[in-house]
Amino acid sequence: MKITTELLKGVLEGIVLQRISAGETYGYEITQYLNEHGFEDVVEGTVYTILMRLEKQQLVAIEKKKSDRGPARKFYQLNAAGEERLAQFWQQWAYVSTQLTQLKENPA
Amino acid sequence: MKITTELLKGVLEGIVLQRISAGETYGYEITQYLNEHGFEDVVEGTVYTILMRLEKQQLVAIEKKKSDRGPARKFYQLNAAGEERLAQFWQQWAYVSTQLTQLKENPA
DNA sequence: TCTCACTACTATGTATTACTATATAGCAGT
DNA sequence: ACTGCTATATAGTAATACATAGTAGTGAGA
Repeated sequence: MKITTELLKGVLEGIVLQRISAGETYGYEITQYLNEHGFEDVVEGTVYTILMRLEKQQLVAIEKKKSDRGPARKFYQLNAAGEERLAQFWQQWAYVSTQLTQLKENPA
Repeated sequence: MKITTELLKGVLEGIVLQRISAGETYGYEITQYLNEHGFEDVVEGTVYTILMRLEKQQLVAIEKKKSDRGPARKFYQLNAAGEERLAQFWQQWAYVSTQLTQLKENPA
């Protein structure tokens, strides 16, 4: 399904955080995961910008590891601040989601 | 609850469409409704930009009516294209919402 | 009459963010 | 050498929520 760009804003960062939280991973893998799990149109460039942003905000720890195929991978792990950000994201998502459901079902 | 700006992108337009769909209304009223229903921090300027955008994209019909208190109000109504856009929004929202829930509960 | 509060819309500028497009680089197979 | 797959990086663009300020009309109270 084609999703409006604007609906993804904020959401994508949350998804990336969640993926990293689920286990050490890197940009290319995250992109593939997204493409296979309902977000077909998300491209590599988008994921890398998000990762760079997380790094800049010091929410992740980074480790470079050699790959058997292609250039070295940058593995990401959430630090304490990253976990907190992720928790915040889910809270906010739940809140917005609840409000929207109410709005739709009870327009009064 | 304080919601990250980015999480609101795309969502706010959907909410405004839904409000108009629920019955002829105008900018000031929509703003107040939002402020009283979980989106305290949304300001008038934001709502009016959305309304102008909807008008530009020809998703709404407009009628000016005198008010008993203050200047004339611009009442908005959805036309066919607007109703379709609203339906699309809910579809996309449901989709993203489903994917996110799966992602959270089943990280595999 | 003047001021204030409330209502209502308009306009400008800014920050954030997803996307496009492109570049770089390593390795395998032909 | 060439192609294809893996993997990261980055400059540029468009969309959008927000902050802020301005304009205006109405009615109430001093």
